[in-house]
Amino acid sequence: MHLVPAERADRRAIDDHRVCDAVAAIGEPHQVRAWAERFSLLSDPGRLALLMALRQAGPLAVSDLAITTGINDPAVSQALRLLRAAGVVAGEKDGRVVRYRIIDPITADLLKHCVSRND
Amino acid sequence: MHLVPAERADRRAIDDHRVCDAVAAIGEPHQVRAWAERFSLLSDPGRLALLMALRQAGPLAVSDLAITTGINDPAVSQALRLLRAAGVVAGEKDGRVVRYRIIDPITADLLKHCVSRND
DNA sequence: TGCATACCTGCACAGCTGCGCAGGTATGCA
DNA sequence: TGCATACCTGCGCAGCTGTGCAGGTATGCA
Repeated sequence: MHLVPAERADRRAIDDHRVCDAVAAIGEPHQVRAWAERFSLLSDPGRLALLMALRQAGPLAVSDLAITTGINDPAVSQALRLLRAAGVVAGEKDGRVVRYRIIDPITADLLKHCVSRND
Repeated sequence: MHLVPAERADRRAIDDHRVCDAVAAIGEPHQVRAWAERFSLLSDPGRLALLMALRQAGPLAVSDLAITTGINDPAVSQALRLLRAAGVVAGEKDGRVVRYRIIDPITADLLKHCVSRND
């Protein structure tokens, strides 16, 4: 029961042992925040469509992603910037074309859930 | 190549066949939106902590969740209302206590990713 | 050199989201 | 009946987020 932080350890719980289990399950707050941020990247239909496309079709150029998803190119670019900053995708330059691909295995794993239930 | 919607089928793609694959991978827009919404529910640290607690410790009362996560009870209540509306959790009344649990198996699956990487 | 293409950036705005506060309802117990 | 507890609701605010527009840079080609 005393895994609960001191500031609220005095409050009487209804199911003591379950609270204890739950506190243990949550773990470090910064880890929770990290996971929330990861899910947040997948929570926009545009970004999600981009990632699903990248996961299935491999390296794709920005303009191809725009054609595929119907999003205009500045928006695609911005979304990719965000994903790149988060370490989810990486772009490789080939002449004036930049092809992006997914480099984060955890995100790729999460995307599997979508495709495996899409059929 | 002609899986691309008519309105933008005329634009010349860089990698034709990959665009085709990608369009197929994305599937119906409403399915993408549904998945995005699902991820969106997990994208808030508070809600995510609540769900992780529920997944590990089973049915928990609102006030216990408040103690566990450090969120005050109106916020917990509001988060649970959202999750209940989305069909992710359900509450069972026992006297003046309401114990919540996760009823959506897909969300439970997604939460497994967090705990399995937390050790 | 001139032009089209592929990509990126900055800015401003509308819309949503989480959160705290105050207060309301329902249940159990003395 | 009176009171404490458990939960819910409405309201208003601050902060974030996605989006479109306008324009800038870099590459390839004639």
